[in-house]
Amino acid sequence: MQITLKDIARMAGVAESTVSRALNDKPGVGQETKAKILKLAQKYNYRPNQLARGLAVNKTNMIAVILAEMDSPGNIEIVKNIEKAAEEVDYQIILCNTNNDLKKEKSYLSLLEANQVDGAIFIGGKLVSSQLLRLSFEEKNPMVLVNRLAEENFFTSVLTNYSQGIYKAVEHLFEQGFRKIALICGDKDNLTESEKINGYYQAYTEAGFSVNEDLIFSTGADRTSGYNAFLEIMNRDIIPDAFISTRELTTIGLVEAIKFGGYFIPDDFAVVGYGDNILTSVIDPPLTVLNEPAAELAKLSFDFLLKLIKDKLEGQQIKVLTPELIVRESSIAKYN
Amino acid sequence: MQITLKDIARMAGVAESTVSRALNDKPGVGQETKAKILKLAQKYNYRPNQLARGLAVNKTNMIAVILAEMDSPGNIEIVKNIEKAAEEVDYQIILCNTNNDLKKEKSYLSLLEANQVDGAIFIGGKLVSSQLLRLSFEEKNPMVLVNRLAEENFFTSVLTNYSQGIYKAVEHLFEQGFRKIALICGDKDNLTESEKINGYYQAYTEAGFSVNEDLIFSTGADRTSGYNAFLEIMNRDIIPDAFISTRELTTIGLVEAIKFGGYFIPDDFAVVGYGDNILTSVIDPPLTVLNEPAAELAKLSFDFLLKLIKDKLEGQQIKVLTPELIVRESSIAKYN
DNA sequence: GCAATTTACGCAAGCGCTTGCGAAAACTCA
DNA sequence: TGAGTTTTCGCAAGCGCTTGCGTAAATTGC
Repeated sequence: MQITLKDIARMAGVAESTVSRALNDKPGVGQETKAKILKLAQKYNYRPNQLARGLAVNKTNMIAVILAEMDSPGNIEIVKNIEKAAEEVDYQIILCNTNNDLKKEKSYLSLLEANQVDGAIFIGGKLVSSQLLRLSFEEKNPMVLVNRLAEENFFTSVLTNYSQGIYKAVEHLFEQGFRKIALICGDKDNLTESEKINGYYQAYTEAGFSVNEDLIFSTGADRTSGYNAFLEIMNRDIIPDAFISTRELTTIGLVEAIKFGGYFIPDDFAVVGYGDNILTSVIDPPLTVLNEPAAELAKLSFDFLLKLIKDKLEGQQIKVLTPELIVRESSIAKYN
Repeated sequence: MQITLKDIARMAGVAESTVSRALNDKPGVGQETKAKILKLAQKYNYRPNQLARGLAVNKTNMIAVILAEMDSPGNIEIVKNIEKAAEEVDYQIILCNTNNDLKKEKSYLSLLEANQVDGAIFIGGKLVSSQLLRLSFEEKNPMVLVNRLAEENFFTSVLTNYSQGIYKAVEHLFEQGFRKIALICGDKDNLTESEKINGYYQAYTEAGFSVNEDLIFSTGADRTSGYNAFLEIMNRDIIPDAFISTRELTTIGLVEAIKFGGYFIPDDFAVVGYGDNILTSVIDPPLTVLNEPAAELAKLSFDFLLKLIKDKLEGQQIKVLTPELIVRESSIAKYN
């Protein structure tokens, strides 16, 4: 049996309330009584039952981090940094993986409704906002969205400006002399993905070029999709001189396919990938990538959430961060 | 304000106990009453407060996963799989990163003592068991250790047989004709690491060779350590013809250093790395690696924990898994 | 149609903690 | 020294849920 507040109170010969106050550094308890209580608590290794405490004060010091996919190193990076931020203010994070499954997302959402967590951070995913709406607005549950676009976005969010990222990438490739840039992205109806396509169009348009739609390839987000994308694109009428892959795993698949096809990067094809992970920097040649500022995304989102929890956030906040273009060899034209 | 049991009870015109029983599918409540209650709960989107519930039944359906380091892809892989297993039986996992900090580990341990979680899984780390002893034994807190060796191990654990892994690797390299195999591992006083060294010795001995200690290099677990290890080893008297790197990140650093030095794998040096992540399979040449069965480690440890929680585990259980040797080009002798 | 079961439900205590309020004790200060 | 102030502490309710026990109602069997 665990030792409880009551036990300490009995042993100290005081009321439970006094013990509670002493332990929580609240005023209204004398020096000696406090000392005695603390000593006892120490001696018996007393740990307040957080459930009881949470129930009483309606606060758990836990937040849910709800991931759309755990396979993305970038997402993991964000989680790591949230954990770090949380730890500093003594918050625990509970990790949820929805696997892009709407049902699971909803079910995890009930952590919030069930008062098990003080707030939640959603990372990625494509649930339309209306699903979450009811809860957030009617029940005022603290939550913030990371890298998730919603049609009607009244959520506090911190986003990566994919559009601008792709824009940068295209611009860079233009500078290197590439003109036929294939874009490997996700499904067009996905807001995040259409953003990317926008950036692509914008870059082409502003440079005075026109877009060949055959160069835009929508596919899944996994490795195989990236691999197959290359094969398919090579079957089209127009052969690209460069690739932009907009997801982490597709980038890997793409590179594999190119190499397996006996082509060389950047000699045959320039490549701009996504995500600065162990792979992209070590692979041969080192990959130029767009990289989202995971640490910053994490920090900002956690800060927002904390403020929401403490009721200190005025109105909806949206912060948009620009991914960084890390230029390495894979996108440098040979004779430039 | 959240809607509560009491609210439902009032609206249904029954006692709280009845509502509770109805919602939890317990016997003792009539068909119609039950239906009425369920409908109301549905209508008002009632979610039982898990804190209150937990307090009442002394169970939270949450477990802590306490990671020594979040930078290891292998560890992340284990976490992912634990999450998966947990999700299936409706358990939540709360993620803790100790960063190999003993203080933090202790503090996270108090999640157990504070009844916030039903159990904990420790992944990696080098805390000597005596630190945890008191809690586990005196308080009978369910916990299982993954990949953590302890001097006096009375904990239920699931371990990777590093010794045998290294043995396999050396054996394989022998078969390929390599004889001067450098071993890059961690500090010798670390149990896990000395295991590896044992495997190395054993392989050499059984093959009838003697070990040159200059080929054993103890260093940190990060990328830079791997990088520098190569440089240092090249400065020693004996130049190896092969490398075994026993941690994920050092493997990457090692490969970088070799390539940066202008050497070729496996022509100049054969390499056996650790961890089958995106990198090792895509890099050029594809890396031969030792890989721990993350999914299995996860599944087993979670199952053990679940049984411990349900008081269904008889005695201490220890399961030892052997890492798989995935042979790729990096360790294949050119003219073999 | 009546005793004996069985079923359906309410009562109330309890999980371990917090907190507002009131009272007793300990201080002021003239 | 005594009225007023401050400090220290206990009482008890409450957080939202579960559960053992008791009883009234419905059901059974003969």
